[in-house]
Amino acid sequence: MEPKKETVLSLSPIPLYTQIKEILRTRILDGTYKAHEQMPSESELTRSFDVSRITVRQALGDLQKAGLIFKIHGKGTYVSQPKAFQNIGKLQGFGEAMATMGYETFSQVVSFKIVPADKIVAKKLGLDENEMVSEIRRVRYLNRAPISLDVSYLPRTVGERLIKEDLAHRDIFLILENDYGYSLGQAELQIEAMLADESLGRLIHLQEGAPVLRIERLTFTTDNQPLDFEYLYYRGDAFQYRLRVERGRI
Amino acid sequence: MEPKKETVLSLSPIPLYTQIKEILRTRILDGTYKAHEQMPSESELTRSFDVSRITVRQALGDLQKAGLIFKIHGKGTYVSQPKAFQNIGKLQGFGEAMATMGYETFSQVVSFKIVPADKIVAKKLGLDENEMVSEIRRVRYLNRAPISLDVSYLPRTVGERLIKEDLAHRDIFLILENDYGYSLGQAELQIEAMLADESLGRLIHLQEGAPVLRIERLTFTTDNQPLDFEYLYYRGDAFQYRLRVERGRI
DNA sequence: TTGTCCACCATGTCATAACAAGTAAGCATA
DNA sequence: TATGCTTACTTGTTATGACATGGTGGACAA
Repeated sequence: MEPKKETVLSLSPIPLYTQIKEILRTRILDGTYKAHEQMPSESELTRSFDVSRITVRQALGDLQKAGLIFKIHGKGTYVSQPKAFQNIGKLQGFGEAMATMGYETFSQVVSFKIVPADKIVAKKLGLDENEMVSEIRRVRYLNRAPISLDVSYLPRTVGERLIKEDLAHRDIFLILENDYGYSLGQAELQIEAMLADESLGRLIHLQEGAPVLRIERLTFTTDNQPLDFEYLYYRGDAFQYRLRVERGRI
Repeated sequence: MEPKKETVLSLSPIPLYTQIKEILRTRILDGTYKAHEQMPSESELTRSFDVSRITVRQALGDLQKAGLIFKIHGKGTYVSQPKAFQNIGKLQGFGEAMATMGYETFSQVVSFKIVPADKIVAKKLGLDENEMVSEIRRVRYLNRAPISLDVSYLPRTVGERLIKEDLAHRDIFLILENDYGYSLGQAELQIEAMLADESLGRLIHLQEGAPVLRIERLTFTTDNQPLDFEYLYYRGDAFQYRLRVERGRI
């Protein structure tokens, strides 16, 4: 079958490969070429658009980069499955995971202090160094066994207000949202493994040198103001941090 | 000034543009070409590597895709500023994530076996116990230092196909998506801390008893079929798992 | 019937060549 | 001086052609 010269490309300053790319993209999106179907081969496209192979390859290469098609060496070029374009990572953390499994949790406030922000805290919360912030230390218990130490840094006034709440049974995030009217958005997490030192071991009942999961979490409001910076130290032997992430569009 | 023919490219099956790309990447990462400095022009590279311009352009194009360099029409090619901290929260393979930050990584395949699925693997991948699956063990290197051991379980046929690929330099996720046409969706992660045992310590150069981040990752296609189940053991001292999540629950 | 080999078609790599177009600097002219 | 032109770079686009390599199926032999 002779592939007919179907499409007239314009002589405009728009490069040929761009024009071809757009035509092919349209055909993929409108279903002319369906997912997992084979596209016309490079030589077919070369003939039907009356351009050189290098031009066709540049168009196809761009579409491949964009994730619309994929190639298999020796077989051909195929249309990709369309991807959902969302990049949400939903975090399922301590309370939720434990509650769904029917466990009982509570927190014990170990200390509350107003301290000058050190370099890291200041940078994370967007404050000046040595500006005063609230530091809340809590030990979390699962079925009466200590499982983590949470060290939270918040703006001074927010912390002073929080410390009067029932932090033993209520979640800080829920208080911030439901009682104080903050709207929480994204959080940045950094997770690493370390060994327990003596003081941490005493608080969460671990031997010195036992493995600990250390999480730094900076939580932002929906308008991207940093609000809460925490260090979370989880017993490595008794806890798994579980989350579900999505793959974004390329 | 006459650009001298400096580097001898090998005749190996590795494409010329790949070799050139790696050489240039190394020079960028080791500071031979510094950020915001102009790279040698295409014609200079053409002469010094003694290849055609199309080959040089393919190498430069790949580096540009990876974000290491940028071009200005009519002026030249420049080294990008290394990105400080970025994105994440998306599902990314290790190599993919590191590459976007301009780090040099490669993997060494330690073993490839066809093994019967144990209870956990079978359950995660939705197979029957003792059904045969592919097990790929890789040690990943960041800037030439070992940083993690990855143990991947995949359906037998997928693994047999994968093992023929250039796993040393390519990310499995990208192969699955771009070459095989899988569309990856969500992943479930479980993260915990543990201590290195002797054999793990040997592989990633750690003392026995050093802290290790252990991640279980089950990756699904967009139509929710489990495809890849991995155990990732990261050196606790050298790596932080960083991600950005949306408001979840504590 | 089964297995091997080869032709054919697919994409991958690479060379040579030409012209287009953006940038910048130097030089000539108004 | 200021303007504009020439020139010599740069990257961008495109053509033609060649050979390498992977995948597949049919021809053919055992």
